[in-house]
Amino acid sequence: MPQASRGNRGPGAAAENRAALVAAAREVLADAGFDAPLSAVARRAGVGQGSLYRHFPDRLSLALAAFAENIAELEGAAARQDSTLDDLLALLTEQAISATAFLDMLSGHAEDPRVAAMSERVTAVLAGKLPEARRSGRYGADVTPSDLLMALGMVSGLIARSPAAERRAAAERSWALLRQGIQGRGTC
Amino acid sequence: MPQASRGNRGPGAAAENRAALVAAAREVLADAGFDAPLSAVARRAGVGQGSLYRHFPDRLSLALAAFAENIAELEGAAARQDSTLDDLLALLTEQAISATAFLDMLSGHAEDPRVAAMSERVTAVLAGKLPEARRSGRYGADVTPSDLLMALGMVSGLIARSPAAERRAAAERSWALLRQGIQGRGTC
Amino acid sequence: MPQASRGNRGPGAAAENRAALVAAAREVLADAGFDAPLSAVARRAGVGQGSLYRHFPDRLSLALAAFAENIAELEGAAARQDSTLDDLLALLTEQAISATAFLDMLSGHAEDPRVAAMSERVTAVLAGKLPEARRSGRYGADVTPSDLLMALGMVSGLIARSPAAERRAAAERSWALLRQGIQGRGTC
Amino acid sequence: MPQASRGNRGPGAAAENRAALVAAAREVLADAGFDAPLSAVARRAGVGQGSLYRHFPDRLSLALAAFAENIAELEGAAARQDSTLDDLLALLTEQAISATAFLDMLSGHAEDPRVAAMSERVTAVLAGKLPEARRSGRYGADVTPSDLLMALGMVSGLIARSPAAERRAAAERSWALLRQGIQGRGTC
DNA sequence: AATGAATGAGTATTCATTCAT
DNA sequence: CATGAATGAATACTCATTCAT
Repeated sequence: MPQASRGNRGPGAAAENRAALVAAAREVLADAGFDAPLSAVARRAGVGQGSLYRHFPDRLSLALAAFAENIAELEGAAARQDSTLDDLLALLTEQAISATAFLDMLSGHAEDPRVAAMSERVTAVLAGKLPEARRSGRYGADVTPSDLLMALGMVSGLIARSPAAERRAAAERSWALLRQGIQGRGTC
Repeated sequence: MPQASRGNRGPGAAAENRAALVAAAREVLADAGFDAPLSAVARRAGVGQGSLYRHFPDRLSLALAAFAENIAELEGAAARQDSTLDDLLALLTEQAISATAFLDMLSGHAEDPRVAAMSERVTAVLAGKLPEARRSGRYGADVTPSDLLMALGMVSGLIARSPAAERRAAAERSWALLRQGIQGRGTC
Repeated sequence: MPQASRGNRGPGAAAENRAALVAAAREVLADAGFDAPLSAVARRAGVGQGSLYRHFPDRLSLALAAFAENIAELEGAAARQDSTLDDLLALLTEQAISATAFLDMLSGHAEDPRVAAMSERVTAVLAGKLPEARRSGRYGADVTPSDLLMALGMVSGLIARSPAAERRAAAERSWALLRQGIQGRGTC
Repeated sequence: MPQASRGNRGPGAAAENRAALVAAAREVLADAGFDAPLSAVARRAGVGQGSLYRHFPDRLSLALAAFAENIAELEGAAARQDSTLDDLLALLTEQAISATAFLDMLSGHAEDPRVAAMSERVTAVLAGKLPEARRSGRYGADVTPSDLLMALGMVSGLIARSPAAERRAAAERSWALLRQGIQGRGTC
C-alpha cells in the first residue's frame, strides 16, 4: 500500500527511509520476485525514486540489504547450541517460502562478490553443523556444504514456480526426495 | 539469424508460417529463455507480428508448440525397447541444457491444462520405464513418476540460473545429489 | 503543438507518420538543438514513442532523415549551372541559421559512417564548385573542400550559441573574418 | 578524484569550501563540459550540495569563478612587456583545449552581465596588444578585438566537438584558416 | 553556515497487444 | 488470412533544486 508522500523530511529521515526501503523491498521482492520493479519498492516505501538510488545504487545492493535480515536470523539460529543442521535447513526453507528471491539471488548472481560473500556466510553456517549432523546418520559422509547450498537453490527454484498455496507442500516433497535420493536406501 | 521478410504470401502460407514460428520459437526461447520478446520470435521467423498472434494467442501456446518436438523425441526414445529410464532422464536433461524454457514451462505453469497435458505425457513415458528401473535397483520402490518430473524441474531451475558454460556441470552435480540423496546409502 | 492522438491508423499511416516525424524533428531540432528530447519529437508528430523508434532506431538516424532535405536542397542548388561556391555556402549558412543541429551533427559525429557519408556529399558538392571559384580569385589556391566544411562547422557552432535574433549577424561577421583572414590582404 | 567527505566543519570552512568548489569545478567542467552535473562538482570538492548552492546560486556563477583563474593568467601574460598578441591567443587556445567550457561560456552566455564583463576583460587585454601586432603585419588593419574574441569562440566550438586526441590538431587547422582567410593573400 | 539527504520531474527505451489494409 | 505498423504503458536511471538538522 503506497504511503502518501511525506514531503522532504530532511536528512534525519535517512535512517527511517533506508529502513522503509528495506522493508518495502522485502515485501515487494517476496511478492513479485527478484525482478520486481524498483519503482514499486520506492512507492511502497513512500520514498522518492532518487532516495532509493541514493541508498541502493543497484538492484543487488537493495536485495542484499533486504535479505541481510535473513542471514542474521540464520546465524542467530546457528548460534544456539541445540540447533541442528535440519533446523537450519528448515529455517532457510521457510525463508525461501516467504521470499523466493532470497535463495534465487544466491543461486543466480554468484558472480557478484557481495552475493558470493553472502553465500559464503550461509555455507559457513551449514558447515558448522555438518559434522554433528553426519554423526547423527542423517547426512552422508560425502555431502558438502556446497551441496546443501545447491540443494537449497533447487528447492527454492521449485518453490518459485509453484503457486503460493502449494509452496510448502512443494518444499516438503522436494526435500523428501533430496534426502532419500532417487535410488532409495538399499534393502540391505 | 532473422529471416528476410518474405512479403505477404497470402493465406496459403499459413502452415508454412506456423512451422517457421515454431522453429523460431525454439531458437529464441532457447537463447533468451521463456520470457524472450515475442517480437524476436516473429522477426526470426520472418513473419508478421499479427500472424504470430493469430497462430498462437499467447506465449504459452507458442511455447507448447515449440516444445512439442521435445515430447515427440522423448516418446520416440521411450518406444525403443532397449531404452532405460536413465536414458530418458538423460535426454530430458540434454533438452533442458539446450533450452531451459522447456522444463521451466512444465514446472512453472502447471495450472494451464495444456501444460498439464504435456506434463502428463512426460509422466506417462517415465512411468512406463519405471518398473524395470526399479528392478534394476537404480530407483527406489517409493519413487513416483511425479517425483521424477519434480526432480527434472529442480535440475532445470538450477541450470537456468547457471552461466551457459557451467550448465552441464551443474546438471551433473544436481543429478548426483538427487540420485544418492543427502543421507547417502546406509552402510548396512 | 502536440496533435491529439489519432488512434491506430494502421500501416497505411506509415509513410504519413514517417513524414510527420521527420517534419517534427526538423522543427524540434531547430528549436532545441541536436540534443532535444525525442519524446518531444514524437509528441509534436502526434505519433507514439514506439513508432518513432520503429522508424528511427536512434537519434542519429532521425536527425539524418530530418536533414536529408537540406542535402537535397544543396545538391539541387549545385546542379544549377550558374550557381557559385558562394551561393552554396550562403545556402548552407541559411540552413545553419534555421537549424544549427544540421552542421553540428556533421561536425560532432564524424565517426558515424552515415554522418560521414553525408559530410562527404557536402564536401563533394563544394569540391565541384571550387575550381571555378578559385579562378574567380575569391578562393585561395590552397583552400580545400575540407577547409570549407570546417569553416562551416565553425560558423555553425558560433550561430548555435548566439541568441536567435543575432544569428544572421553572427554568421555574417564570422564569414567576413573567415574570408578575409586575420592577417588581411597584404597591402602589396 | 573525489575528496573524502570532511564532515561538517562548520561556518569557518566557508572560504575553504569555496576554494575547493572552484577547483573541483575547473576539473569537472574541463572533463565533462559546461553541462556537467553539479552534483559531480560538489562530490569532487568534498562539499555538500547545499554549500555549493549557497556559494554559487547557479551554474554560471560557479563557472565564472572557476574560470577567473584563466583570466588572471591571461592578464598576467599580457602584463609582461615582451608578450605578443600571438602569445595571448596561443594561451587562450591552450585554455580552450584543456577546458572548452571556458570560451563556450563566453560565447554562449553573452547576455549575462557577469559573462559580458569577463568577455570585456579578455577583449581589453587583446586590444592592448593589437596595435603593435598590426605594426608587425600579422594582423590586418581592420581586425578588431571583438573579431578576435569571436574567432576564439569559433575555435573553441570546433575543439569542443572534436575527440580529445584531435583537439590540438583541430585548433591548429582552424587558426591557420582564420589567419590566412579563405581568399588567401592576393598575388598582387 | 555546512551538511547531505529528499524529492520528483524528465528522458530513453522496450514490448505486449491491437488493428487497418 | 498475412502483413507490419501503431500504440502507450512500464521501467530504469539521472539530476537540479530544496530543506531539516
